[in-house]
Amino acid sequence: MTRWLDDDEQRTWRAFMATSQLVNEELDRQLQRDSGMPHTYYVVLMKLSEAPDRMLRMSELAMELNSSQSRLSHAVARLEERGWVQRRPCATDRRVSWAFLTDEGFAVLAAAAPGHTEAVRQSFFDRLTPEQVRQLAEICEAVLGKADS
Amino acid sequence: MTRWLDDDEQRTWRAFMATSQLVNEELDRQLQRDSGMPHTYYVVLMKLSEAPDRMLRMSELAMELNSSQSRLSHAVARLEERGWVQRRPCATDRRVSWAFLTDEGFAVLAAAAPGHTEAVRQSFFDRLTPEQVRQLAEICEAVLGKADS
DNA sequence: CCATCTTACTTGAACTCTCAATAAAATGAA
DNA sequence: TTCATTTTATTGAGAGTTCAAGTAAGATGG
Repeated sequence: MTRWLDDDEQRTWRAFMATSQLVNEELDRQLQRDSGMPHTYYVVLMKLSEAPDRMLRMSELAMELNSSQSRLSHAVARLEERGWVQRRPCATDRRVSWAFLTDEGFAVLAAAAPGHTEAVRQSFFDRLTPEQVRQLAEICEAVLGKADS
Repeated sequence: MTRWLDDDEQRTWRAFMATSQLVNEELDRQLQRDSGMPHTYYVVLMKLSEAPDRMLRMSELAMELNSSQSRLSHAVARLEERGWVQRRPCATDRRVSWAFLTDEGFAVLAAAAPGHTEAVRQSFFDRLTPEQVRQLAEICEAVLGKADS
């Protein structure tokens, strides 16, 4: 006894999927073109830059990024090859790796940020009213299960 | 002179990115697990099932899916291997390929649809009020550039 | 103290997507 | 006609993601 989507839901669902795809693709293209990295890597660098001492355990980082450990592991391996991130062993628990944002990684992030932010504005915020921005936060947080509103 | 995101925008942006990722991953996992296909393939079958005679030119299909021709070409190649879609030459323009949804493909789609719909409800609509559903449609359509509201 | 369970992370293979290159047919201009 | 351009679609290589399996080290408990 499937409860199919009604017309409003259909409309919303298709629009949401299309938007999600469009925005992700635009950002990926912009970052790849202008900074030579996919959006996922940008977010990794971003999270690390905000962390104390610019470092985080792999598992914490994965958690904060809503990423699988596997994906993160592969990603950090490639970021390490580029010298943007460094893995450092943990003194107290030898299973743990710390991911550390290098100066070079920080510089790359700093160089990428303005263009990325501009892209986010152009493809997203410039098309919304402040009221819609507020509504969207509540909507997304509801979907994410933040017991908020 | 970068216009950085303010706090409201930050909050919305992170929530939107997280939601987009979460929902996509949940749907991909559900479809992969229960029907052995990624979400992208499901959408291909869906579009074809809605088309007259269950067939569409590759380029039309790509357009409607907001997909690159390359991506679609690869996808249809694999759907064809499974016997779910068939490519048929066009009589009047020999550059054109029609993608045709086979009976088997239709059956697979029909079998996948209830579980998929249930997943969409659980991970999305069940967490939103009707008012939010309406708001979200407007927001997404604004981002997509549908000169609507 | 040692066997077992759990945690943290990595690895490899299979798969999908992107981008650039290619091919082939239609279009259009000289 | 003929040759350049545009349209339609495919292909292959490189890159990223996923899933399942594997490694190593800390925690548990008899």
